[in-house]
Amino acid sequence: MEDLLKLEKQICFPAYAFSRNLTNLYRPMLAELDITYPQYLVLMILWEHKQQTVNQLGEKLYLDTGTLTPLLKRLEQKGMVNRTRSNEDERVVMISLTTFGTQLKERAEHIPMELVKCLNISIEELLQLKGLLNKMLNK
Amino acid sequence: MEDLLKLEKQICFPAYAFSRNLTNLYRPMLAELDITYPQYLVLMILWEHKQQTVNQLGEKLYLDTGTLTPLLKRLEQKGMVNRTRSNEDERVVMISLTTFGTQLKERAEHIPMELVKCLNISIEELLQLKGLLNKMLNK
DNA sequence: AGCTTTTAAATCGTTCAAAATTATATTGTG
DNA sequence: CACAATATAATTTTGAACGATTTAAAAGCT
Repeated sequence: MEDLLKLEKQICFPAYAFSRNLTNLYRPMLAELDITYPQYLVLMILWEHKQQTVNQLGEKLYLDTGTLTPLLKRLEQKGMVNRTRSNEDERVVMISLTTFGTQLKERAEHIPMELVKCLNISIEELLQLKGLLNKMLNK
Repeated sequence: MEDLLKLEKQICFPAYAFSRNLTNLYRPMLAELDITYPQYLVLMILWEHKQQTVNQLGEKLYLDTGTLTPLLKRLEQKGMVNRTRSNEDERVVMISLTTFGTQLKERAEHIPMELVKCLNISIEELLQLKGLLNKMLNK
């Protein structure tokens, strides 16, 4: 019981701190591409799926339009994505990559490897962590 | 190699999403106390240590004064903490609990238990997660 | 003592996050 | 067809986060 109480501090704060620490590890690499971590997540989805509605992005990232709309406008201003309203459904805004946005993929290719290196723990532990995080998110 | 690349997506995004998910779990409980998760973290430290400088809080939470100063001012406005400049060293601002801030501890006592319940995974897995997160943060 | 450096906090600008509200378009039902 | 209900996105507001700069006090150095 007492132990359960301690677990809150020992899990929730470390999870919160680790998440911030992760985006701090990404920051210098992503700064070279002039993007932030959430912007990188959006681009990764577009590199794979070409075109997405704002809502589809939100579902994949668990983010709502209050976060995505301004973020996407910043990506548009930097010439990385297009925001065009769908013809079939005037409510929907389609997000797609510009040529520049597509080209960024190559310049980002080294990042996953570098980041995993920064984490500096064994593959077994990484796999364990992956499993636990997935289990948590499927609740 | 190829697997290592996938691990980035399978760990970094889930860690980021899990952290946001956690603060979303806290939100309704903390809203009853009129505080946010980072404010709760500050109060937890003060419930244990009575008095802390802004810097000491920052070291424990890995936050800098750019984040803490406005956060502490909000706690001050809500009458939960006092901010007083030290006499020995005029640069230092001491943060301490008001009577109200001290009383909040009791109203927060049920939170850790409820939150661990929300997580809804076994104690073995919680301990495993705790171990992995600690390992990550000690880098 | 006077000057420089280090330290503590505050301030500023930019971005992210989520709730609440608004605006508009589509759908469903009479 | 008209009108209410619903869905979608944008907007607004509040509160983090973080880098960079600034201000002021303290400490160290010559």
